[in-house]
Amino acid sequence: MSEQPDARTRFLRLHDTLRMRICLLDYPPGTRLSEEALAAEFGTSRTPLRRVLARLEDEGLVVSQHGVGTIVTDIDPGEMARTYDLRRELAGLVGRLSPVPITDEIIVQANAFLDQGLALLAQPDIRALAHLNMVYFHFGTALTLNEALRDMSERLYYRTARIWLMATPHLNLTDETAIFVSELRDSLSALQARDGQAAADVRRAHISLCIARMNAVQR
Amino acid sequence: MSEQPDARTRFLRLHDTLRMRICLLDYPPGTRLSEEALAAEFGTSRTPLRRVLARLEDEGLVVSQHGVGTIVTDIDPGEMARTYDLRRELAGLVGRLSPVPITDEIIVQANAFLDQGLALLAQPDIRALAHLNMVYFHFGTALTLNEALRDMSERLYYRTARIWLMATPHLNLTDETAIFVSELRDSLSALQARDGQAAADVRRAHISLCIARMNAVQR
DNA sequence: AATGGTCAAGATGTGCACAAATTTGGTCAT
DNA sequence: ATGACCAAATTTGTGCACATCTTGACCATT
Repeated sequence: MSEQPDARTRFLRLHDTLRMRICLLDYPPGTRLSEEALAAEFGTSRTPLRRVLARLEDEGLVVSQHGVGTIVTDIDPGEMARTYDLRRELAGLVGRLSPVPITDEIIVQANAFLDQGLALLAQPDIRALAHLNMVYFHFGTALTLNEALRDMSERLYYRTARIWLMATPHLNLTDETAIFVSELRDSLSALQARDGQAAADVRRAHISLCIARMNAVQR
Repeated sequence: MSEQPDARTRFLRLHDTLRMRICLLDYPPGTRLSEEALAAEFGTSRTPLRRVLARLEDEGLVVSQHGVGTIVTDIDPGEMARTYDLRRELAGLVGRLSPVPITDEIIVQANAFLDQGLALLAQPDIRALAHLNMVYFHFGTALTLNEALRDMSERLYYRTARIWLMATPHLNLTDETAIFVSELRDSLSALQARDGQAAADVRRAHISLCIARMNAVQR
């Protein structure tokens, strides 16, 4: 029996889909999103779609201008740097504020992430890397029971996810994949030691290094 | 010339108004907000109003249920405690991440806040106290140039503002006012010393103490 | 009297038509 | 040739009617 999802579920799916497209650069900054075209694509009317766009605007991913259109936001380097600063601090807090006990199940999941990372290393693919990074990020925030911390971390993540993806062509894809895999490895080690704070610190360190690499590109 | 505000401005004013009503307990938890009634009150139709309610729902201040209504959220003590934990950490970060230089103008403003606090001490009023606390909170977040940190702090503030207001009847209004005034005094001292980090630490400490007082009430 | 069903009232969700705003292209006067 | 101006096209914003869902009351049946 195929259940007809309710309004809230439809909204969340739509929001997730569009957010993913923006963050994976299917809609690069400056793209004009047509309410009517999107409504047609998803088989709905403009009304529910407009709510999704409104939320994306609240999240800072698009801006709507009367008579002009709804445009994917561009990225201000300075603001993004400051957002990364905050993300780094929040990553550290995940280990301190209401950390979850590290279970075997969590270690199994971390192992699975490492396997997927290694597979990507054998066959690099920037889009798959970005997607894995996204899923892995959610895994990381799930290591705290603090809902507010999770929500804020994810909100900021999606705000900045595009930056790294746009910078990577200027970096080296294989190198970036290797760096990500080493993060996965370090995380796994920390989790195997049942040390959630160490896992959070690994993440914090890698965000710092990511900031440094991107700053190096701009030079 | 009375300018007709554009859609965005109208939206922000409406959102601000409703958020204030919720946080000052004009609409206590459980209140059912009627879209039609609110639309009539503000001289608009349901459509723009629904966008405001949607944003309030994203912020966790109301929930909309199809066929039932839009209801002001109740407060889960555990979640609120964790949210306060995060607020405390963010308050400390305001002093470290992109702090603004402390200007004479800032000190003048801090002095003005202290004056208003003293006036309240002479004539305690819980609602006026809550309002002053709200405005003062914005003053505090303005001490960082990190937009993301400001946004997150304010988002979390409005998420928790009601808790303290609901707890205060069980506390002592004059005591709470005096504590707030002492926070204003401590902040002013820190700012006069041109020490933004100290000002942030004052705030951090007072959030900690506030958590402790509210925990004491629940016993 | 208890219980089950049915229906009506009222709420949010959706679709559509129109209003308002901006851009773009052309046209006309200079 | 150029500049200003206007109109048409396109887009988001708003209002309204209707669809869908929930709740509670009322009534019939057991």
